[in-house]
Amino acid sequence: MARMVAERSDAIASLAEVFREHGYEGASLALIGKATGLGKGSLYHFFPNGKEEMVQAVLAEIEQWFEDSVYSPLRDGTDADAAIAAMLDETTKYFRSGRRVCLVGALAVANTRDLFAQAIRGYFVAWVDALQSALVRQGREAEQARLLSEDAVLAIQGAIVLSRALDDPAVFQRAIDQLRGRLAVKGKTIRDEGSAPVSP
Amino acid sequence: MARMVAERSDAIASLAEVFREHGYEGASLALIGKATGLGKGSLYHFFPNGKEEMVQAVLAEIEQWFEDSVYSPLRDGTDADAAIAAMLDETTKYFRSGRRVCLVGALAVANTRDLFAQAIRGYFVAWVDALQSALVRQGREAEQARLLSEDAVLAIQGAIVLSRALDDPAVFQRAIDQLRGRLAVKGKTIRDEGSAPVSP
DNA sequence: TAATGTCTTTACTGATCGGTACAGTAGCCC
DNA sequence: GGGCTACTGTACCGATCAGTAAAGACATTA
Repeated sequence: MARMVAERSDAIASLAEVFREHGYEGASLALIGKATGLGKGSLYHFFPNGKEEMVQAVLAEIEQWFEDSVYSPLRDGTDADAAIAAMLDETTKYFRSGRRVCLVGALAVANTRDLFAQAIRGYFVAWVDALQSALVRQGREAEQARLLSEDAVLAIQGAIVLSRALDDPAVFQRAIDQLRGRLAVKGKTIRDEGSAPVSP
Repeated sequence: MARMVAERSDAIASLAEVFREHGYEGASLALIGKATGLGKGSLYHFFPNGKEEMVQAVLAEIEQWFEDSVYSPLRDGTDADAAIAAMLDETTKYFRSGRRVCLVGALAVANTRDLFAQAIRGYFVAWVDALQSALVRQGREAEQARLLSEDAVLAIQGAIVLSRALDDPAVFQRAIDQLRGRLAVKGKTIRDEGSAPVSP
C-alpha cells in the first residue's frame, strides 16, 4: 500500500486546519496523522524536521494565498477602492466570519512565537504595506494611510478574538462593516456611525 | 517542611504569568511547579482539579482586577471621559504596551476555549457593557455606543496580536492613541486622523 | 523481469505528560 | 505533651509525547 497521497502539498490543507484547531503544541502527531491520513513514517518522509517544518510549510502556503488573493490586488489593482472592498470580502470568507482562527495571529500570542517570528512578521508587514499602498492610491497622505492600515489589520485580528470569545459571528461582521466605512475614499461613502478620515 | 506558602492566593500571580507565557497546554506541571515554587503535592492540595482549576482561579482573579480597576469606574465614575481615559491608561500598563499577552484573549483563540467559555465570555461582555455605559453617559445614543464599545475592546485585543507579531510596542501605543481620539466626547478632542462619530 | 527510488507500515525508544498515593513534617489547639 | 489539621516531598502510575529505524510495498524505469 503506497502512494496514496502523491504530493506533499496535498497534506498542507489538512495540516493547516489541525494547527488552527489545536495550536502548535496541542496538535500531536497522532492528531496530525488522523487529520492527514498519513502515518508517522510518511509525515517524517515529507517533513523531515517534524512539526516545526509542517508549520513552516503551512505558513508559507498561507502567505502565498494572501499574496495572491489580497496583497497583490491591494498593491497593483487599478481600482484601489475595489481592491479594499475585495480584501474585506476575501477576509470574511477566509476567516469564516470569525469562526475560523487566524493561525498566524494565534502563533503570535503563543510561546512558539519566536520559532516562527520571521514568517509571522512577514505576513503582517506585507498586509499592512499592501493596504497602505491602496490607501495612498486613494489619495491619502502616506503617514495617515500607514496608521489607518495598521488599524484595519489590527481590527480584523481583534474581531476574530472577540467574536470567538462571545461565540458570535455577528461581532466579526460588524467590525468588517465598520472598516468598510473607515477605509472608503475620503469624504464619500461615509456611513452614519462610520468615521471618515478628516483631512487637515 | 510545611507552610511555606500560607495562602493559595499567593500562587495565583505566578500561575497567571506561566499560563500567559506558555498557554494552557504548554504550561506543564513541571513549569508550574518551578514558577510557583510549589511541588505537585501542594499544587493538588490547593487545586484538587489540577490545571483546569488553576486556570479558573486565575481567570477569576483577572476578572476581579478588571472589575475593580476598569469596569467599575466605567460604569459608576462620575466623569465618563475620565473613566475612559483611565481605562486606556490601566490597559496600557496591564498589557505592558502589548508585550504582555491577554490570557483571556489567548484562551479564546485556542482549542481550550470551550473549557473556559463562560469565564471568557463574561470577561468580554462585562468590558463591552461597562464601556458602553460610559459612552452613553457621554451623551451618545445607546446603539452607537454599543458599536463603538465593541470596536474599542476588539482593537485592544488586535493591538496585542499585531504588536507582538511585529515585536513593536509602538504599534500598541498608536492603537491606544487612536482609541483615545475615537472615544472622546463627540465633537471635541478630534485628532486629525481620528474618526469622530457623526450624529445623524 | 529486475533494479531503483518513493513512499508506507510497524515497532520501538526515552522522555515527559497529568495525576495519584502516601508518608511525613510543621504549626496550632487542648 | 498529644493529637489534629494543613501542607509538602517523593515515588510512582499508565498514557502519550516527538521522533527513529528498518523492512516492506508499489510505480517507474530500464
